[in-house]
Amino acid sequence: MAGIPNAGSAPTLEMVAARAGVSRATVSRVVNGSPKVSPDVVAVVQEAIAALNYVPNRAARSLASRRTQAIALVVPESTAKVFNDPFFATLVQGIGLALADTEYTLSMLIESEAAFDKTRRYLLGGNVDGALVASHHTGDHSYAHVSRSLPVVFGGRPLDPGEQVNHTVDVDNAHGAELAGDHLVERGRRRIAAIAGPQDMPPGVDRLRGWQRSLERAGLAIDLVGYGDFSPASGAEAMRRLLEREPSIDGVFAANDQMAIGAYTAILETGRSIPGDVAVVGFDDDQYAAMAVPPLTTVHQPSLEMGEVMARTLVRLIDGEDVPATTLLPTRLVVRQSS
Amino acid sequence: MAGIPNAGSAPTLEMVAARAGVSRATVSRVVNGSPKVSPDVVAVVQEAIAALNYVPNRAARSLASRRTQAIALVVPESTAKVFNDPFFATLVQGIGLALADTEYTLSMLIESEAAFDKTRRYLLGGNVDGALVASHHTGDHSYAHVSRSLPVVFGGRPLDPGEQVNHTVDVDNAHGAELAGDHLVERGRRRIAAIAGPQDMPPGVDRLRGWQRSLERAGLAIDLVGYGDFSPASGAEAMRRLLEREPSIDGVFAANDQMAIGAYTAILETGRSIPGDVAVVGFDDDQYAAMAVPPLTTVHQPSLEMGEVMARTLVRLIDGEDVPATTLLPTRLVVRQSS
DNA sequence: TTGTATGCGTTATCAA
DNA sequence: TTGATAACGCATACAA
Repeated sequence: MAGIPNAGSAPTLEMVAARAGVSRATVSRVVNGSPKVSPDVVAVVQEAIAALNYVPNRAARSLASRRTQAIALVVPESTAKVFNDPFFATLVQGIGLALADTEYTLSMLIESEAAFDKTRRYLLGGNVDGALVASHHTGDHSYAHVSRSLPVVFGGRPLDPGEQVNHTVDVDNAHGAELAGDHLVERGRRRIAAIAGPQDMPPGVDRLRGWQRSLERAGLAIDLVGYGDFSPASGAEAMRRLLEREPSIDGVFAANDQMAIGAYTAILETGRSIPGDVAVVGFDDDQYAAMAVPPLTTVHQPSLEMGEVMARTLVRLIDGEDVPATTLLPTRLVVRQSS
Repeated sequence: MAGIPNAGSAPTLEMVAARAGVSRATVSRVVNGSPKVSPDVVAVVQEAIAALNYVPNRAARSLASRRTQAIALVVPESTAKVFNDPFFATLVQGIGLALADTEYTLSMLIESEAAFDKTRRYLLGGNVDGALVASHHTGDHSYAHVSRSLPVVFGGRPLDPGEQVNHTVDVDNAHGAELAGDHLVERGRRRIAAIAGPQDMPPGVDRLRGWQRSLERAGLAIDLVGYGDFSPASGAEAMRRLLEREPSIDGVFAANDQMAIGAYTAILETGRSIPGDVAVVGFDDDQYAAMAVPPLTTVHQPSLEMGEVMARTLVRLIDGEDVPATTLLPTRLVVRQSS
């Protein structure tokens, strides 16, 4: 079976073994850091490895060991918005950070409409030991299905609270929005509007609900609600309509910073000042919030930490540890000059 | 060797073969769309595949066929800046778009300082059929080395023009900056400053050079140069220093939009108006450029197209086709209200 | 502590 | 057109 070592292509375990004068098994043990190999043999083998510039073949290793040392990050949303969202960028960063401590590598699956089956096949084809699903919204019950045969951690809760998805990591959206509402109330604002996100996305729903709770507690009306899709342009448009409908608006909570920046445009267009005439509070604390003119008061979302927690949770899941089904990360208000 | 089909875990070729009453070889042919299989056999096999919900194991397939159907995207920069850069986000989008038409999947390697060897091992360990290296700057001669044993396409030229890297796709940075300079000159500006990017990054160098060429051609001084790191904060800081040094500045070219937005802050702080007192031109045409107040005149960089071209180039390279060593993508000026 | 032998799930090379 | 059977490169139970 052994045959002649293939001299042409990439070095194999076999070639290292031949050069070191030991068996393939021993080389394998050294490569995998087995404790039961005598020091001198380890030295000889490592020298051979270095000399040949040997790198283990992952496919072979994965086939034999039944693990891949890779995890997938699935982004089931139409790419454009997702990638232009600083939140997502930071999330990926956190994931990368957490994974840097491990031997896992990240495989990114960009989910376009047509490629759903491609992704599913990839996940089920033994390419990864587990998957991270970011931005979990309406359509993807399909991935809940995948989670039955593969460890999966979802970022964000499922849209339907009744739907028990095994493992999720989420940010406390509702509470953050309440903080925003409370802050505007404390600042003496009375006609407080909201620019909500899509109501088919959990953060869209939760942030609107938090705002409502806060205003109701203060005895204020919750009739001033506009909707956007989390983009700056949609925020501007929603704000324009709100101001037309109710010129006396003196405060507004936008469900994310990008829409808040859009609202800035609409408010300034009408000659109103920020925060003099209208106080603005956003959500996310993305990098543009602090740079806006005036700097935006917003709810800080721990997106970096969320990425880290998601990755660590998945790794523990893969290792067979017991992890909580749901992790909720705290949010906090960052007061700047727009309120 | 055959043994009893493993009923517990994922379905294998073997199990499909048993159910369809054919050999493994035939099932393999059907899965791979071989033309030399009789239609009725194809039908039976496909039914068995569907019934068992069979998905080929990628590791085994890769081991046997010596290809992985995966390509890596290497991001060799400290993650924070890269991920907050809209340019990068769009680049990834373009790559995803181009790959959606193919059977390739994307593996993302986030390069932290310490993990360099991990990345190298991954690339050389037979995990991918080729690699895309984004944001190619100083340190990574290492990847030029990798490109000798694996098809690699670099985004952006190497820092040292003399260093012949096999395949690169780049944007015409110098020409874009010239367009920006020419535009400011045409608008009658005479004291035109530049906020340059890091001079250890090719775009930083090329964009500054383009601005210089334009001003020299117009007979203007090129003494007003500040430097930033492509972040909004650094743009603001550079602008503050420039205005202190030379209060008569009436135009500024920033090497990217984020620094231009930072410059807005610094300019407005001093009570100056845009473009009345100071005209501003950026570079990139990212999504915030159009939303800025006033909307930012900028040089459009085809980042989406760049991603697509990089991906397509790599695929062709993997297929053994002949592709040009360098592809240069055109830039164009987008005039808005800041100039 | 080390080596032998077998299997991981496919593809590919032969024959039939 | 189909079927045996040998790789593919490594891990691991079992023997020594």
